[in-house]
Amino acid sequence: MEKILDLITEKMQQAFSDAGYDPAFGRVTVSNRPDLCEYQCNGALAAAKQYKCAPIQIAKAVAEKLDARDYDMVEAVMPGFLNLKLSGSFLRSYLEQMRASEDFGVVKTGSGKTIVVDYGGPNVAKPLHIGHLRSAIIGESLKLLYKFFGYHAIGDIHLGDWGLQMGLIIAELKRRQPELPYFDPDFTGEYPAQPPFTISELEEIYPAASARKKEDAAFAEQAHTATFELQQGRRGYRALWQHIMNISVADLKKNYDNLNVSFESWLGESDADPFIPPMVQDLKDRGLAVESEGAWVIPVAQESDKKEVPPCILVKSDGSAIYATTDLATMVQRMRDFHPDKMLYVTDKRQSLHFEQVFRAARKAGIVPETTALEHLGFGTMNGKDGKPFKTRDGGVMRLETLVKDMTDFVRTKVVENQIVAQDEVEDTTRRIAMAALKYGDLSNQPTKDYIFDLDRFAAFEGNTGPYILYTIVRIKSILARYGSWENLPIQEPANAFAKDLMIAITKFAPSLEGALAASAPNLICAYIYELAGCVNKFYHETRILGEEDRNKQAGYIALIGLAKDVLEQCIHILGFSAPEKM
RNA sequence: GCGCCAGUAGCUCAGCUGGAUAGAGCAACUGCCUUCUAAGCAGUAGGUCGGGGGUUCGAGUCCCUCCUGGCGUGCCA
Repeated sequence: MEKILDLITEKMQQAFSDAGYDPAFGRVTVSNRPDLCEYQCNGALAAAKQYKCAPIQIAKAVAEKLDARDYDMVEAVMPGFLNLKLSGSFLRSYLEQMRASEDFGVVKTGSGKTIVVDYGGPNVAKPLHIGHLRSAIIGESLKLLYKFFGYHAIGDIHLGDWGLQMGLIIAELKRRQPELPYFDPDFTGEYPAQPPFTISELEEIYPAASARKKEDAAFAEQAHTATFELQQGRRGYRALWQHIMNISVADLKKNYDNLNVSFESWLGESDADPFIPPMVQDLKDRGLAVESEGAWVIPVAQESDKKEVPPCILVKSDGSAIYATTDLATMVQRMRDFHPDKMLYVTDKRQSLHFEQVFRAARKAGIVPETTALEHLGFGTMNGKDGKPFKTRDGGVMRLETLVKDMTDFVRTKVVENQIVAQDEVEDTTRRIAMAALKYGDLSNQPTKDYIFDLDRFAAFEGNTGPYILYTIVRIKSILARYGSWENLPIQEPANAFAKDLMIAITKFAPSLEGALAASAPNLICAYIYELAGCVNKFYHETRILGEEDRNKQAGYIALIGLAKDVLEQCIHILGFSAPEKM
């Protein structure tokens, strides 16, 4: 359904036209002076220049052409603002329509379209750490947002499962347990079904190997060889690799589950590997890849570049592939399997030049047609209170599990203290609140900016936080539960100023989500629900609902807060968390 | 060197294509729980929007310049 701002703008444009002015000046915006009006149009100020007369004259002429039935107030004020207040009946019918529509009347602009969202990007055999948090949270939210607009959205985790890290683990394992059959080139039997390590051993092996590589040149050589042989398909190494994958992926799934993050596609760099040789050959044949300084590259510099854009390296001088190669090969695979209308990459913003190069190369090589959009959302760093990249107390990298546990423990204490939640509900409620605190804390910031992660602040639960949003929802739920059946009560005209503010806030649902989608900015959803929750709490505070004696009036209140609750829950679902019944 | 991003209240951040008195939250101070959950609501105080020019009837927002910080800048991802 049409957005309220568009509706009023159309009426305003008609009024400009009727008054003899260019309708283009009729754009209406949400008021920046809520004490004076709800909506405003500044077009008369701009029009004054063109028509060479006082803006107030234009504003007055236009005001007279507006249909008074739609507004409680139409005012032309100096120097030429047009101020509007909507009528209760207009609002009532708009909200009624919104409630009756599927998904509150949002236009499904993505229906029939496919998008691949590339986020997560964990390396196998390495625990998830804080650096993976933003990608997971922002990526998941954007994926859900696209889904809400009707897209077929495929979240792809894009595992790092094929590089030197795998060779390092194999080499280190060989050093420790050379007797394992995986290392015997003559072994032809069945390899053990059970892996020769656990996930925690694996997590210890990788950093140990990584450290050894730096001081032991011979070991580094072995790791490179192992990587090469693995990629060439050496039987024992492939078997070992499969063990690593099985264990690691199971662990990753568990960790992402804990974050309420899920992926439709668990492909990784290894899956792109088969696409590399034919792709590289094709690019060479067509003369798109050229030899430069011993490597094969695709030049991607453009005339209009302000900076020097280095070529996209396809094959390193030692003959091996590089991450740009993998990303391009992955695009080949995705175009073949999904025919997406868009690919969205959610990674650290430091990779923005890399994606600029890869996108240009993909266009130039015709791997991705112009009809498929490419977007890189580079998010900022999560810093500690000192403004530097977040570290644990002893200076190490904090594991994601630890962070989630810290937050959960803190929340649990609070939940238990409050004594509102039943014993057997404590864990579930705690989890939901912790998730809301963590995710809202992240998502309420602009994704592209660095932000300060402060557990004390996020867990404080006061003001603009996830728990505040949940608390608002829980308060409504509590009333609704006492009231009984409420789903089909009709929306009524606003009974007071608080009700009206709340109603107007609800109508901003569609434009807020559209804005968030267009800008890949979940923070706009957060800003919206913070405003909406504020309106709910003010209304709640000022209006006795269950104690209202006029049953009809009461039904109107209930219908209103019920709709507010549904909208809030829809929004937090897109942000990737959910509300408990009590807290 | 070049390029990108940021600089707004003590702290953390909003501010949509330039529009009326620059907004929240936290921290500080003050009220409101015998009444639907006080994780709430109301209020007070706190700002030369990094500096300086310019465009405009009007600039936190656009242009120029300088300062400060972060990041990137061909074979790591």
